Amino acid sequence: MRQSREAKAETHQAVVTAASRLFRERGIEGTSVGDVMQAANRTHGGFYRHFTSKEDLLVAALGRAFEEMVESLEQATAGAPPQRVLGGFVRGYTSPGRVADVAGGCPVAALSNDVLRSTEAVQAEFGRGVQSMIAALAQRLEGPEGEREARALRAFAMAAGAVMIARASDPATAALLLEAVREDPATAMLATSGPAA
Amino acid sequence: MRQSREAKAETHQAVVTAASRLFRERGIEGTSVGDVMQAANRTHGGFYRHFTSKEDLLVAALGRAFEEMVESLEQATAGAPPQRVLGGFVRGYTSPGRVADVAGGCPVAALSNDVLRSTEAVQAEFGRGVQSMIAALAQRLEGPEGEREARALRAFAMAAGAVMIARASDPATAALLLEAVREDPATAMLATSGPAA
DNA sequence: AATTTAAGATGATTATCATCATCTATAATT
DNA sequence: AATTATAGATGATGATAATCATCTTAAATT
Repeated sequence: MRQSREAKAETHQAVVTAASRLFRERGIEGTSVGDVMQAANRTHGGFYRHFTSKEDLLVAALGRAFEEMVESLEQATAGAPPQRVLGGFVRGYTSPGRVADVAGGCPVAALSNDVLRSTEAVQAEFGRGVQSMIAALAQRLEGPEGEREARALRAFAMAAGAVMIARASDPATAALLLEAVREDPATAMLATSGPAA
Repeated sequence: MRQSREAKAETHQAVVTAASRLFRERGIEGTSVGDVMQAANRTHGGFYRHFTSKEDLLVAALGRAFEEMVESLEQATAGAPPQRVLGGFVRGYTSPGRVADVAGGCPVAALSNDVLRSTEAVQAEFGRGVQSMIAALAQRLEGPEGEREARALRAFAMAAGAVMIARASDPATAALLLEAVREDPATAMLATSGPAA
């Protein structure tokens, strides 16, 4: 039964939303087109009216997830003083709730290894998403352009790395890792470009 | 045709070696038992004389990969002065050659997301491996016990995170990320516990 | 030397999956 | 109102995979 334009658009959104969460939760290979359509309350056959392939869906799902991340990043850092932006970001990113929420969390922490084994189109979308997150952070910092970006990249690499490793490890190792990254010295050293001692 | 004890042991090693590389290169789901046995020049049926399941093989393959990493880590940091250990580690870990060599590289950078979706037994082995790498690094540092460990964990999270994200991104984004992490300010701030500014 | 055991090969078995052809009923268009 | 295009459902299709039963043959054991 043919659906109206609006109904189709609604289905499209529902499929992207479901895919975005399922890919993060179960990985790319662990998520079947059928799973996604079922989560979106549709049958699997209609899928190809919306996407040319699973890869096509993945690109859309990644785009959606990154958009959400950038939005929440901008809200979270809105009022913060520049010296506190990266520390605050790291602590938020590595908080217990965020670490536990794989399906609703950062696509970088959930899918980096999967994307490494995916196509160039997917990697391009992923790179775009990473850059948009970095830009959202760097824009809140002080200092010369390139240096702000570099500091944001370092903080992001550390936070995402810690979450990925923690999620893959036993609870004791995970706790050790997350605590180390959330400590004052760790976040304080992100406040300025430099080291010093 | 039955093989001798030595021949069996040889086969076992060959299978673990092949699995260790294939899992890192193609991921857990992307690697079939048949692929592994073929890479080890055996037929797939003999597999279950050596391992009770694919998961069992994965644990063995992870153990092997971590052993190799710790070994090369110990060699690389052998003569270095304590203040240079973490900076040297980060630069080695993020070097172009290492980043390109997924199959022979760090299992953390290659498999964290896959292990997150695996069993507790696999995660326990993974956590053990992470701790052994951290111990190898921390042992070369100066300062109080817990602080040395925390600094090693931060450096490791940043380096592994950078490599994972770089591998998943387009070349331009990857270059940006790796450069930021390899810069002097980044590695200098790992030299001591603290920040300062 | 005879007997037993087991390593590895062959070939099911059962399951899952991406994609597509076809059908049907309704929205869009005329 | 009649016609056409199409969203979504149903049910192939062809491929791949984990695991296991069985067979062969040579190693271990006696």
